[in-house]
Amino acid sequence: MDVRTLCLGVLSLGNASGYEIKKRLEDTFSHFYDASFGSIYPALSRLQKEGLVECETEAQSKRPDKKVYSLTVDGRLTLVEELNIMPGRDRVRSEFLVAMCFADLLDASQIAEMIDRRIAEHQRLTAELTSREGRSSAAQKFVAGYGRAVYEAAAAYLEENRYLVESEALMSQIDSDRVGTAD
Amino acid sequence: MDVRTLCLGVLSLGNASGYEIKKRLEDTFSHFYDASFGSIYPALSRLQKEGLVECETEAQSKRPDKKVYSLTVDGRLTLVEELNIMPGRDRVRSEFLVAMCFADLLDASQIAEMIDRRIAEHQRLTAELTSREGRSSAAQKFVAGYGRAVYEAAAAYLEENRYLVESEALMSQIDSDRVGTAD
DNA sequence: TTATCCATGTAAGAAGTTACATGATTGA
DNA sequence: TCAATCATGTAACTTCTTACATGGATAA
Repeated sequence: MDVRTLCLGVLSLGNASGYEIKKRLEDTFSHFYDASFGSIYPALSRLQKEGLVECETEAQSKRPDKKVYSLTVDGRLTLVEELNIMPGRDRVRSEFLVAMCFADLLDASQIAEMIDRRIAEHQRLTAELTSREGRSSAAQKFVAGYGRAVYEAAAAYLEENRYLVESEALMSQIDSDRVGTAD
Repeated sequence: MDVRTLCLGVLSLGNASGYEIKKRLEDTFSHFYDASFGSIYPALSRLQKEGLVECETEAQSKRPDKKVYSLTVDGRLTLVEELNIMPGRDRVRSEFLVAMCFADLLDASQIAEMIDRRIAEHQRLTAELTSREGRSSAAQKFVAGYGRAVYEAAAAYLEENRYLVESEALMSQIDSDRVGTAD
């Protein structure tokens, strides 16, 4: 699964230009997939060459022509094929969790700041997902709900357990623990 | 934050060879960070060139010499500096959630299969985190607990809401909904 | 006997990001 | 006046993965 498939997916929900695809990805998919213009535009060119999308150019005054893409029959088939592949593991890259792993190397105040921000961010994301809930299909509600469930659980966990990494006293205990376990 | 920082982090917990670093990353970090030999070995070479790690070569019979790396003072400082940077957003790439977004293009049975596997996978990961809980520091327990909280919330959500994407009747309703909202 | 563990490393390639080039319009 | 929105595209770069090269020891 790559940007190309994602473009096909967005186009299955309605015709769009590269620019619009980027915006829709930001709105709907940004929680679990990213893509920049630098990957979307080349992806669309290639999809067109392969006959998976078609393109109609709308002339615009004072700005580049808008190229509105639509799925071809082949494109829709390819999309369905791709989606039918059993999804692989999620890939997560979390600088926050890495930092938390090494909490004993940081100031308690710094950790507290990180956790505060993280909780705030989760609340923001939860709210965002909730606000969008009205105007979306059942499938999209399902995915948004999944996101909300995860963000809420994460925020609750952080509130309840932050003392584990914020207490200097505990941290020094860890240091002494580590002498025994480190290799 | 990149593989280099991660190597410094692992080394802060004890000296290790490239091979061992990979194993420890798999054990401890695989839930939120991946790294292959192809990225770890070059990273270590570069860290050594930059004086952030030192290396002692242990001769081994019948296999390549083992190169055991350790943090230098500079390396530890750099690690702390890196960890003090406010962590950016998590990056998540989930083929599963993408597939769920386009649930109406798939068979209900296929979706059910995907969700079954996903729940099973979450349970496996939860169990794995739980089993490892004993032999780890407070910081690591905190992070493992975070993972568990998230996996459990996700699995529970899937069980409770899977009907949203598994009912063919609802899916056709979505199709008619979409006529109004597409584009 | 077949796979997995141990152990390092390189080279080729995939996939994507960032920055640039271009530039009018619109809202704060 | 300053940033954001609209609009496309390319080139250089980063980062990481995969596959290869090498090969004994050990457990199933």
